[in-house]
Amino acid sequence: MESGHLIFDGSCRGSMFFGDQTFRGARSVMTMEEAFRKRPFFSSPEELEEVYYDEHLPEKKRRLTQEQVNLLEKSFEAENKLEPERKTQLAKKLGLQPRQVAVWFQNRRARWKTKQLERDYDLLKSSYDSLLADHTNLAKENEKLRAKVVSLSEKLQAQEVMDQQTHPPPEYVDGGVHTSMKTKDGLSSGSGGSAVVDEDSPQLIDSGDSYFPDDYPSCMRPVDGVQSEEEVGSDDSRSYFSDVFAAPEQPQQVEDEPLGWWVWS
DNA sequence: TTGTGTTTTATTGCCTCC
DNA sequence: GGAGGCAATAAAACACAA
Repeated sequence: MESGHLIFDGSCRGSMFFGDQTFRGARSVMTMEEAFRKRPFFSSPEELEEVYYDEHLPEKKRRLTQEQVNLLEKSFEAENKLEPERKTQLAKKLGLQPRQVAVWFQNRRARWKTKQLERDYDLLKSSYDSLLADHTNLAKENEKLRAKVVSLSEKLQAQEVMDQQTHPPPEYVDGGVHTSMKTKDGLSSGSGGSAVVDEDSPQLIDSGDSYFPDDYPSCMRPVDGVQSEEEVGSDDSRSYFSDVFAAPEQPQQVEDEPLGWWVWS
């Protein structure tokens, strides 16, 4: 260990390499020749000057020369981890402390990692951008198709309405007739359809004039028929009245529910 | 010349492995 | 427990615009 030069070796950590008072105090002024003898690796005057400056003023943090960096880079490319033997060899070759070589590799690995992260980020970003463009295009396409579906649905509905107007369902056409018949039936069965009403108001039965023509033979008066109607009407009297009273309100239901217009509730 | 941002060298503390 | 790696950080060196 040279006095004032090797404060620590590769295995020693925590010692100050530059700026340490003990180190400074141990320093001795070095001639250019001494510097050259210590570092035969450098041949150019500029490098020698740097070495001299480095050795002469060790408290100043000096950057490595281009040759040193080149060799370190080559070594790093070959293997980015530093075994102790290689570290020692490199340090000897470069005229550096093994610790300096180790530190350089450590910092170089950190730089490589940062660059690698940037590359990965760029890769991911371009991939993301590509996916985003695809997604945007698909969303536009989807929107177009949705608009088409809405348009076609509206056309289909309009066509169905037209079809219903030009060719109404048979039950709807008969509806008017049926309704009037029902009204007639309603009158007959409404007065006579309810057995309770008939029993409670025999006058109505007696005044069946309204139902049977006056000129009908009394023998022809269909008392049984009325009774049968009453019996029949009693079963569906409620639905009948509901038909009569609900009928005017049904058309809306017809429009809304094509199948529901005949389903009386 | 100087202020400021970036790069490089080195240290420190923590962690893992043997 | 020592050696070595890594992340965070300090500080010197450097680049560059105003």
